[in-house]
Amino acid sequence: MLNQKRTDQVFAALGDPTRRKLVEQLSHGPASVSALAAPLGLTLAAVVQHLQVLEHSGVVHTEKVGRVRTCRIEPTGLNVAAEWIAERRSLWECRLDRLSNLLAAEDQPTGRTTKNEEETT
Amino acid sequence: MLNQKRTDQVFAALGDPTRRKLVEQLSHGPASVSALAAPLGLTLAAVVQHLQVLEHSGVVHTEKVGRVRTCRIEPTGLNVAAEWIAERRSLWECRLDRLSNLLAAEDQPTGRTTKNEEETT
DNA sequence: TAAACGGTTAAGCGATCACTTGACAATTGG
DNA sequence: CCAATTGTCAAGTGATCGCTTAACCGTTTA
Repeated sequence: MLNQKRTDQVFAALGDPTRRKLVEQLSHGPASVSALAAPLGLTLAAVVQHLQVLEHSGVVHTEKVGRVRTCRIEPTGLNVAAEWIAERRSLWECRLDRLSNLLAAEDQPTGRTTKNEEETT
Repeated sequence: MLNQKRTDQVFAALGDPTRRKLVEQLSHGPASVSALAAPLGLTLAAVVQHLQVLEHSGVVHTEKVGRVRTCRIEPTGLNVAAEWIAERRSLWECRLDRLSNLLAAEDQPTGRTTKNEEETT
């Protein structure tokens, strides 16, 4: 799974509250490094380090022109995280469906037999 | 924001790859602590600690009966994370819409004037 | 050209983290 | 009752993390 590594990186990036604040700022539009640093009361160095993590994870994109680096959200960057969550949801929903089918079949044990399957409710 | 704290907890919980593996296992159905520990090659103690984080964040629910603790996914637990991501997406999409409107209005500067708004593409 | 601006890098520091070990319940089965 | 199972708690360890400081570099402006 090449996608597994990306998921690791994205969730690790979003795991830090400061980095999420940076993403929140960027979701309102592009910004320079110092523009991102100001409202957080952080050093430029600190923001640069966070941006490296965010960019390497694919959540933001960065481009330097002249002496100012402009940062913006990478549209598809958050997809892997959203997909991971969606997959968890669909999996346990699918499981709940199988469970209720089992219970329904148990109420009407006509004809076909459901083999002995037990579930911890 | 009471919701802000939960978001912090959930993303911090999901930030660790081992904890995500635990959630993946639980999305296939409930499991005991030792059943969770086995495939990961971890100590029971380690898993218990992870479970405390996951439960405190609201992602999983835990119940002890007899000497075995049964863990299951808390259906609504992942919502705050999914919502945070969805909000980021809708925000920069909204911004892109405003931007394209601006460009369209610039092509047809008829009638109503869009005040002087500049955007860094 | 000199000074200010915006950013980058490296080193270091304190705090937190994930995990192990080991001692200790509490429950279950022979 | 004894022993195995299942989990919990406390302490400690090594690694990583987030951040700062300080020196430095390329760009812009006066």
